[in-house]
Amino acid sequence: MLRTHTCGELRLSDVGKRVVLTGWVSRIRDLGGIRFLVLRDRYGETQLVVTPESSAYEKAEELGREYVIKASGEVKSRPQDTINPKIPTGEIEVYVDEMEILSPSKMPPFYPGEEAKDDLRLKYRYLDIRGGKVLKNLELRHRVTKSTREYLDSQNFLEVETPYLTKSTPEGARDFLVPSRLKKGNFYALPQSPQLFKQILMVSGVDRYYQIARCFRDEDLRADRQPEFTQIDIEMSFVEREDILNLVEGMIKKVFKEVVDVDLPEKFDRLSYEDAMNLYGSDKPDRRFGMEMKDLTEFFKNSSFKIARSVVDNGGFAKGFVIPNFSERMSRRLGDEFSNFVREFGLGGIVWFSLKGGEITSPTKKYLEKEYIDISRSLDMKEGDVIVMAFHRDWEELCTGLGALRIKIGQEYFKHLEKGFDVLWVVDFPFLEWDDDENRWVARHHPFTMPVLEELEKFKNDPGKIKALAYDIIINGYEVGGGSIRIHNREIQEKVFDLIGLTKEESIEKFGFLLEAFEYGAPPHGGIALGLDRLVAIIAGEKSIRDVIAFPKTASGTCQLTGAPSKVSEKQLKELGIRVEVKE
RNA sequence: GGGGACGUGGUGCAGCCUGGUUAGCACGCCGGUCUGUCAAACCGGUGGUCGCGGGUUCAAAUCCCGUCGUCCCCGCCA
Repeated sequence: MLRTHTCGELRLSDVGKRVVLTGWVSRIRDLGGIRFLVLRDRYGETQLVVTPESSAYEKAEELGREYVIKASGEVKSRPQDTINPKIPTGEIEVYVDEMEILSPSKMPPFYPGEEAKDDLRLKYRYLDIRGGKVLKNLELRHRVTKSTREYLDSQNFLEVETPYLTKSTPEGARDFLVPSRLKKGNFYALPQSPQLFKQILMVSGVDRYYQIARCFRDEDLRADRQPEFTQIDIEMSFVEREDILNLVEGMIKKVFKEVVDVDLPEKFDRLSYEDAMNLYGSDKPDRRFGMEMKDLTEFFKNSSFKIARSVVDNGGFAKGFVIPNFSERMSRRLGDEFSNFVREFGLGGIVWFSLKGGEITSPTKKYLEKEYIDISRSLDMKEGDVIVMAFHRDWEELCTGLGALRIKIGQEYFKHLEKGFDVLWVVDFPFLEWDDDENRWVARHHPFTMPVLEELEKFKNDPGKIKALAYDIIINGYEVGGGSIRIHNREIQEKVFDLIGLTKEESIEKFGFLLEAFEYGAPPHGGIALGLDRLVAIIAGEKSIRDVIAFPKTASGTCQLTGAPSKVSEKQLKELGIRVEVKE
């Protein structure tokens, strides 16, 4: 090693030692006679002192910030009044008598830790990582995966790798395709998840499998979605739903305890999908904001307010939630903003009233005063409370729109509630959902999920009512993981393929290998996949998973560092038998 | 596919709504003073075809259209 110590470890007890430090020059404070340098590496910062008597004095003059240097010298305690309490090495400094420039640096577009726009930060990612929060997040991420591996190992899990070059499947997200040179005109797909392989591993008798697996989905990006992302992928044999939930609770509790010393509840709360939607308007509720939604349909059954009345009379619903102590902030203008916001979700708008000086205040008071009085009493509203309400024919859309508004209000006006960790399970998901575009039922989780078998028969003419043995783990409003008990029986699997409109031929062409495997002794099994990027982002308190990934893509899927995706040569295309037509 | 925000010296921002001097501020960078600084301080200086293209106008950073890039959201994401 070129160094004897890192920049984060020297303390008073090291005083008198001769040390060699390496790192980046992060600050230069030249006081004329005496020069102070701050040397930085992954472990911390140490102040170097170069005096005119030092043989390194001339050398220190050449230095610029971000130069990589090696400095030798003696550790000395700092004079009492110059101790820097802000850094762990603040009680000592190293008097340098020998210095070597290992690598100079041009003036960077921005200094590590300095603010810069996202595209610049990504183009010079190494500067952004160096000494910045991303480096801290990568350390955190390492501790999460380490803790996860230790836990799963202790539970007899086997880490098994599965292929990245695999087969394109019809269900789910759009695949990334990789052309085959040996079989021209054919394509591999990068896996959306190792789903089928891990089930095959169960048939193989692996019994307990996990993998920190990269997954690929060619869909549009978001703050919490990248085209490639990492899952903690888990599958176990001979289990029921409860076994998986227990396992994951143990794992998540261990990770939080070890990584951030947070004690999560012994058992995580559970909410049915229906309750989650009704109370929070989301299948991934953030309960920290409170403001649970209430069904208000009955108050509008005989309403003289035509819009509400007609919605309710035609089988629609009214829902709303109370914003506590909000009447001072509420205004007609804000109400309009809320209305516009819920219109993005397909709702017509909102109505609202506040309780101010014991009176109901609302732009719609003249139409709905009676209803408002009844509602305020029934919900036991307090002085200063505001309630927002919406009417809509479709229950799910109504819940979703209001739920989105609830989150928006929470994030904008109740920021102080956004702390700590709200962990829960959402269970009892619908098995299928109707896809208007494709005009067929599609699997809500995935088509290998075990439906509640009695319901499969009972509701075969109303498949939307069938429930699945599926579960999601939600932390702070993010879907951190989801899983299910799987089908392990060819007949049921075929029945499900049939339900989602897959012909026998298609199902054999696409999933024949799975169906066949089920005929050779498939154990009952189930599992889960946890989004590692999201989990780490939540623990790190980051809004975007980009900040916990070393080299993330931009919202348009490009890598600013390398310039990917990019054109390839004619030769490469020819070898693959591919001709590119670019639309002008 | 749709909506919104942003793009101005190396960096972060102001100016734009209401067109009109030399485009302003902070940080950085360069030079100087300075032997206890720690975001060093102080003095002096450097640096911008206002993302790109077109249009309106006597005149465009400013108004209009298009385009590119980044971010957020809807759709999409089993």
